[in-house]
Formats: sequence, C-alpha cells, structure tokens
Amino acid sequence: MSRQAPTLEDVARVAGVSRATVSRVINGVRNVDPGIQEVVRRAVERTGYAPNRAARSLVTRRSQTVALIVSGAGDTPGEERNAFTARVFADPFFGRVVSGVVGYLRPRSMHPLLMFAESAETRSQVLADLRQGSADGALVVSTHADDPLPALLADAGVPAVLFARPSRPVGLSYVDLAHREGARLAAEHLLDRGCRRIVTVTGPLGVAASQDRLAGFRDTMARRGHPYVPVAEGGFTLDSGMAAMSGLLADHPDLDGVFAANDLMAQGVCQLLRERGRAVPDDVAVVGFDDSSVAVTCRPPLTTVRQPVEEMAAAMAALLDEHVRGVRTEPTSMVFDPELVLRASA
Amino acid sequence: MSRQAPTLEDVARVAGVSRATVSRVINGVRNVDPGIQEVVRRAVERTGYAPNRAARSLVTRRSQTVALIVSGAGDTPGEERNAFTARVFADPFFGRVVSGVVGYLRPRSMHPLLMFAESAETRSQVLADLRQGSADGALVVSTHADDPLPALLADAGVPAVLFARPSRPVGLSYVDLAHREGARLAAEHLLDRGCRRIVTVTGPLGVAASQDRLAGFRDTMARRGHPYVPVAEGGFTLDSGMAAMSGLLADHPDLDGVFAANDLMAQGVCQLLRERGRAVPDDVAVVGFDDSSVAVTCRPPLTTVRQPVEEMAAAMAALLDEHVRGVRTEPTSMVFDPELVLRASA
DNA sequence: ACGGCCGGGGAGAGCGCTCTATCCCGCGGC
DNA sequence: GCCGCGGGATAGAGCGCTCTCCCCGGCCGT
Repeated sequence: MSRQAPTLEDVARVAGVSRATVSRVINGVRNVDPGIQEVVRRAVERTGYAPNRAARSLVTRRSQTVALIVSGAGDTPGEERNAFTARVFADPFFGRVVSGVVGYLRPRSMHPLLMFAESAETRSQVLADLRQGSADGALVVSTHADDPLPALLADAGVPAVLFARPSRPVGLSYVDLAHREGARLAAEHLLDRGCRRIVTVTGPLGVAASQDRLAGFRDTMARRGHPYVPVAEGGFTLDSGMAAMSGLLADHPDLDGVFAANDLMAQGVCQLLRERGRAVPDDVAVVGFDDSSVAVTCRPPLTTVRQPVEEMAAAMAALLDEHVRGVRTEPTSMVFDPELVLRASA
Repeated sequence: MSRQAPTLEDVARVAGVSRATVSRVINGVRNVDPGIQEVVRRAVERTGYAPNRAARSLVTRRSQTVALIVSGAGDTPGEERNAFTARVFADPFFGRVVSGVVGYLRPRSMHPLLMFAESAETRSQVLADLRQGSADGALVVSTHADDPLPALLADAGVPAVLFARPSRPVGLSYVDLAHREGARLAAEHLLDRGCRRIVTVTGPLGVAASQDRLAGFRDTMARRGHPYVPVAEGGFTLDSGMAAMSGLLADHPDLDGVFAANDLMAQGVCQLLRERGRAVPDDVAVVGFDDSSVAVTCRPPLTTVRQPVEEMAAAMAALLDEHVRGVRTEPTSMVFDPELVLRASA
C-alpha cells in the first residue's frame, strides 16, 4: 500500500525462476521440484509478496466473495434504510446467520459482502453489482414472502441460495426448517404439561414460515382434540407480541398456554402477562420459537423450539459454493429438524 | 454469468466507436459529443453491458469495497467465533454501525466486506486479505481497549479509521463520542430530579469509553457535592447489569438513582430492581447510555444518553473515503456530542 | 492566409495474474 | 546411436479495463 507492492515478476526475479513457476508454487498446482519450491517460498517471504486479488479475479473469473443479501419486499412504503437495517439487526436471528456464514467462508479465506435490498431501486443496484462480478454468488435472507429478488437473481443467472423456501417456485437452492414439526413439538409440550386453553401468536402471515408454524400447531392441536385454537397475528417484534397477547387475553381471560412463533414475541407475551398480573409459567405457560439469545435473557428464560440457524447458514454457504464451483448444477433443498429446549417459561 | 458477458469492446463495436470512447461515456470523464453519448448509451442498453469489476480494479487499484472489521483483543482465551459473533450482534449497537456505514457507502455503490478478528490467527488473516487489495481500507470497531489490530493496520500502511479513540496513540483517524459530557448529562438529570443516593454501573474498565463515562460521572457528582459514588463494574451485557446491581443494592439498600453505562445493562438493572420489589422510576430512577433499541422496548422505557451511532459510523466511512482517495493524508478525529433522551425510567 | 490552439476521438500500452503451448533435457528401448 | 517420451520449467498470450499519448479538423489571432 505504501510503496509499490511486489508482483509475481519481482518474486520470480529474486528466486531466479519464471513467473509461471512462482504462480504454480503459490497455487500448489502440478509438480514442482521441491528444492525450487523452497527457494520460491523463501523469495515470497523476503519480498513480502501478496497476490493481487483483482488480477487473479480477472483471469479466474472468481472474486472469492459472496454477497449476503438481506432483502425486504419493497412493499413497506416509506420505510427508510435506517429503519430497515435497525429492524433486521434488532432480531438476534440475523447475527446467527452471519455467524454461520462466516464460519463456512473464513476457512476458505472468503468474506461476505453485506448488501441490503429493501426497495426496487436498491434491488436493481444489488443486481447490477452482482452482474459486475462483485461477488461470485448470493446468499439471500428475505424478510417477506413475496420478495421479488430471488426470481430476479435466477433470471440473471446469478448463483444464489435462499434461506427458507420461496413462496413461488424459482430455480434456486434453499435451506429451511421443518416448521410444522417445530410447532408440533411446542403444541405437544403445552398439552403434556396440562394446558387446556391454549392460544397462539403467529408471525406475519405473509411469511411462509409463519403459515407453516401455524398450520403445524393447529394440526397437532386438532389431532389431540382441540379443534379451534384462538389466533392473533404478530410481526415478529416484541411490541407486536405484546399487542397480540393483549387482544387474546381480552377475548380469552382463562387461557393457560401460549405458543409464540418467535422468541422476541414470546418475550413480549411474557411482559404483557406480567403486567396483567399473570405468573409465567404458573398461571400461563409460554413457548417461543428460535432459541435466540433473548430466550436466555428473558425473564423467565424461555422454553422454546430451537432452530439451528448457524448450521443452516453454513449449509447455505456450502451449497452456494458448490453451485459456484459448478460441482452442483441442479437446485436442491436442505430441511433441518427443530428441537425443543426446556427452560422455565413452560 | 450464463453465457459470455459483453465487454467494452462489444459495446464499442455496436456503437461504432472506439473502446476508449465507451469508457469515457460510462465514467463520465472528459467531453464527449452528446450525440455519440446517446449512441453509446443505447449500445450499452442493447448489449446489457456491465463493467467488469476485477478488470477495473486491476488498473485503478481500487476495489470500491471497504472492510468492516469487528475486532476483539484476542485475550479472551477459548472464545470461539460463534460466541464472539453472537456477543457482537447481541448488542444493537453493531447493527447501528452497519446501518450508518451502509448509508454512506451505498450511494457511492460501495459495499462493506464483513470481517471478524478475534484471535491472533484471524487477525493476520484479515491483514493478509487487506494487503491483497480485497478492500481499499478498513473500518475498525474494537471491543477491547488493547486491541492490537489498529497498530498492525497502521504499520501495514492500510488506510483505516477507528470507532473510538485507541488506548495507545496510533497514526489513524477515529470518530468518538464526548463520553464525559454524556455522563455529565446523566448525573445532572438524576441530581435535578432529586436523587440523593446515586450509584453507577460501569462498562468493562478495560474499555476507554467506560473509563471516560465513569470519570465524567464522578466529576459532575463531585462538583455537585457528592464526593464518593458507589461503583460496580459490568460487562455491557444484560446479565452483568443485573449482577452489578444486585451487589450495589446489597451494600446500599437506600439507593434512589442509578446510572448504567449502556442500555443493555440498564435493562438488567431495571429487571433486578423489579425482582427486588423496587419500582422504576418511583423508588429508583435509572438512566442508561446509547439510546439503542432496547431503550424503547425496555419496561419502563429508558431515559438514556443518546449516542448518534449511525452518524458516527457514516462519518467514519466518509473519513476513510477521504484517506483512500488521498484527499486527506494526516490522521484526524471527530468527536460527537451526546444528548439526553427523556423517557419513563428517570 | 497561415500557424497555433483546442475540443473530440482513436490507438495501444499496460495493470498482475493464470494457463496453454512449447521447449529442454535426461533416459529407456530397439 | 537414434528416436520417442515425459517430467519440469519457460515464454507469451490474453483476461477487460483505464489512461496517456497522438491525431484530426475547425476556429481564432495576426
């Protein structure tokens, strides 16, 4: 950075070999005489050589970078970037995604390029950047079901992998959770512990995951003799959880069990119940979903359905890598199993 | 991505001009005949041309990318990446940094490359990546005072800007907050509202910001006739806030005001006080620091010292940009003013 | 009327790397 | 003793872009 950085040519001169040989040693390709290898390695050391990424990218057509895109529907009119990013990061979920992705990328000396696509304008920006080769592919986390980005990426031929199954089929791989199964675990736990007047706070029903959790919950409840479950829709935020709970409590003052579709809302549910003088779990049992950090910090700590987000994110990165390398050409899917984590709230 | 992407040459052929002219039109450099500009623009449209980033980087020696590095001290033995990233993202603070940085970068069609440097090994990895030109410069957010990364970056000649003044001087620009001033606002508010037995929960004292907040708080208290303020050290987490408060309450059962060095700890303080049967703010007034999202979701909502993190982060990016472009060569500093935000807790 | 100047366009030399084609040299087979 | 062979190294052609130099032609001043 300071003075002129050494190039392959410089190293070759110092080592007394050709540029090509140095390149081969560095990339560990083909047979090179061990003696020469050593000489080259020493020359690299002495010159402080670091390969130029741009030059390498130019010829290999790989940037060793993947875009990590957080994508909204673009139908939240007037929501600004600040509000959007604030909302995204307020949920501990996204941090776990980053953690998992980085876990896969780093050993391969790759890095995630952070992008936000919450409006039509930023969406085409992102698309343009990708077509320029800023990244070899994209990992997409949508916050809305009808996110147009996946289809756009597929059309543009950009390798991409999604977190969660898209609402409309699109030729891209995705990882997902067996949401119905998770909801079943929650329902059975509440029933098994003796709850009889059980309600649920769902996520935004525009999101497929919310629908699946609701469906799974209803199925299990019905199978166990509870044909009608009171439902209130939330927005995956703490406030929305409180609001939903407030409504449910008004209509069903005798409720004794709640399934909230994520931990943040479960926390809201707990707060509201306490404000209304109900003890958790003694008066009302509460089960959350995700097993995020708030599940631990919440009072009481939440019994919740664990979603292995880090593993899922790592799998997403691995899948993308396969697509980029051309090892895998057809889209596929990986569905992970949830797990019930018992704590104090139910 | 699918078939061969069009190059400048292709566009030039379609437009019937030379490669150089197309380049000039695209980069808006020098005067080009308006008629020809139009022809070129149409050719770009028709061919669906997108400039190749690697090729451009190779010659301009700019990647249009900046590294956003979250850096630990490396002296948290055995802490794994997952734990580290989880801790980082658990604090809403980091999300605000990202938001501010993206706010500056995006209009310039740049993106942040996310990196973590929590150990010696990952630190040298990051350094190597930077020397390869993966990014034009680095934005560093340290979680520890004695983070060695800034010095390493300075030595390597990598343009970098820090969030917060480093503990030892190093030739890098930084943005920071007038922490003492913020603490003064908190102290005065508690005193003005009539609190007389005031205590404080500090951040980890290895962090300069924590020290400054404590010093500022003590100064103001002393100036107003309170020579000794009970202090407990926390770790900027909710749990540590609860633990610290528990200790303070045992030693000073008659306390009536608390200044917590960040909102997460203030939330912990509120939770503990409630568990111990103290009403906030009637029995005990609580003031936080940051004005992060938890300040709003906390019950009661927190009166807190606002830190304009987004603005600071944007300024950090702007400063780095100046350094990279060579507009600014000498390191500088920008110190922002805090502001008291009144809510229910005090 | 002529030379200089200037706006607008083109030719071509790289940027630092990878990779194919090629070459060199020692060795075994006939 | 000659040919073929193959491991091990080199030469050199790009990858797609930017940018410096140069050229051309019209307009001004004298």
